[in-house]
Parts: sequence; C-alpha cells; structure tokens
Amino acid sequence: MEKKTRSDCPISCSLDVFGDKWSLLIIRDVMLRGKLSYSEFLTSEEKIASNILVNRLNVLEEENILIKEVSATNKSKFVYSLTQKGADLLPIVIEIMDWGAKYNEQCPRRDLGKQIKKDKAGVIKELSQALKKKVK
Amino acid sequence: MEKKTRSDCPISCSLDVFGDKWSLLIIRDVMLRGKLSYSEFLTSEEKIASNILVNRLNVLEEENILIKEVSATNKSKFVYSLTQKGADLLPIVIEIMDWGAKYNEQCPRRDLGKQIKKDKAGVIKELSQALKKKVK
DNA sequence: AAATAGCTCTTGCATTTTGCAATAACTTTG
DNA sequence: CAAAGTTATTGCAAAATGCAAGAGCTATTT
Repeated sequence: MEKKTRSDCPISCSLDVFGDKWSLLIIRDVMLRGKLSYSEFLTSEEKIASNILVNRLNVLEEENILIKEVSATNKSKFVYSLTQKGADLLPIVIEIMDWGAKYNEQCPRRDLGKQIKKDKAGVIKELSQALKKKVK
Repeated sequence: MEKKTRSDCPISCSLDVFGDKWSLLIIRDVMLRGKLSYSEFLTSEEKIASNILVNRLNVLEEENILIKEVSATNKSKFVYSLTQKGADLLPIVIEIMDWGAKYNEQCPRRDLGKQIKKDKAGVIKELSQALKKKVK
C-alpha cells in the first residue's frame, strides 16, 4: 500500500489523512459523544452514507487512528476506539469547534462551545484525562 | 446563495466551509508563507489545479475568510489577505501542523514544527501578533 | 434447526467533485 | 505594437459521493 503524499509539509500530510468532510465527524463521535459502533455513527445527524462510513472507518483503522475490536457484550458487533494517535487529534477538534461556534451563527454555541470560550485549556486538559483512560 | 449545512454542530459547520484537501493549504500559504496572489498559490509544492484554486478562493472570499484586493504595485494583479475570521484559523492550522509533524515520518519536523514542539503557546502568540498587523 | 432480528458491509447506479490540459481575456511592460 | 504576466474559463476524463437495496454473519428466539 503506497501512500501518495502531495508534499512533505506536515499540514498537507495531515490533510491527506483526514482532510475531508467526514473523517473528523467520526472522530468527534468517538471522542466527544461516546459513540462506538458502525450503527451509531450511521445514525449521526449528518447522515453519512454507509459506503462512505465503511471506507472512512477502514482508512482511519489503516492509519492507526482507530482500533476495531469485537464488542464484549455482543460478539456480532464491533466497537471502535481511539489510539493515542487518534486521541491526539483532540486539540484539532477543539479548535475547529471553537472557531465554528464563534463564526457560524447558524450553529449555536452550545454545550462544549460555551465552556471552551471560557476555558479552552481547561476543557482540553479535562477531556484529555478522560480519553487517556480509554485509549487503546 | 443558500448554504447547505449538514447539521448545527460547530465542527460540522466548520468542515462545511474548509473541510477539504485544499482550503487550509491556501490559508497556510497566506498565513505562514507570505503568499498573496493566485500565481503564488498556483506554484505551491502541492500543485493545485487552477480551476480548483479559483473555486476555493471564491468560496473563501464568500465566507469572508479572505479578502481580495487589487495589488498596489501591479494593477492587473490581485492580492489576498486574511480577515479576522481567517486569522482566527491560526490555532487550527498550528494544531494540524503539530499533529502532522508528530505522526508523519515522511513529513520531517522542520522549521515551525520543531519550534511548536518546544513552545506551542509561544509560537501561536507570536504568529498571532504578526497576523494582527496584516488582517483586513 | 428454523425463523427472526441486529449489525456490518457490499453493490449498482446517478450525481457531483476533482484533475488535467489548453487557452481565452485582460493588463502591464518593453 | 509585441511580449510577458496574471487571472479565469472550458471540455473531458477520472474519482468521490449520495442513495437505495440487499447480502452475509452472528446471536436470540421458537
């Protein structure tokens, strides 16, 4: 499997991995919403198509951002969790949320948004701690 | 021009605007590399196609992230600069660069990358100051 | 063991976006 | 006027996306 990177710029390389409209929403679901499985991702409000979802999950797994395991409670089900590499996307996700909450009037500054405005570093620290326990 | 947002999640809304493989590279060129014009963006190492570039510049202008003005030195040339909204993308760009430098071995941790590792907050602060003078 | 239900993944097809090459339209420069 | 520089457009092929249907697998129920 050869990778086609457009350049050796770290930003460009990162965007080669998750620079699309869906990957970071899946990461968000795992990271901030406790979603774990294909069926949960599929029912998120943005309504990702099933073939796109499978494709992105596979890419994120190949890139070692997500890990796929058989569910402990239901052996016909898979659960996805973040690797350390995936958990380290948290600051990116937070900054994107912060910017979006600030500049998109259609997207009310809810929940985390308000909290981030007050204390971004605190929120990141707190969520990092929480993730640390879940990282595979 | 109606906007089609997939949801009212700030992350989703943000990705609706710049969630593609090119927009943030243009932002990077303006923000970190002092590039100003169509022709400069066109010659970046990632080799964006001219039609994509025109499309993204138009979107970024419509979104009030970039401002397009006639060059002072060459009246047949346009120069782009960041608005405050565009300059506020700096933390996102920095975090993406940081992650990319950490996890992509093909993308050597150069220049800013090393500096960010040592003192991310300092780098952001310094670049913010520099941008503040240039924002339109 | 057969039927049912839940979950993941695949397929086919239409639509949209992207990539690439050529070039048009315009302005400044010599 | 000619040449060079700059931005934008067009046509066509390739790739990605959206949507609908359903196949394959496992666990549960009867």
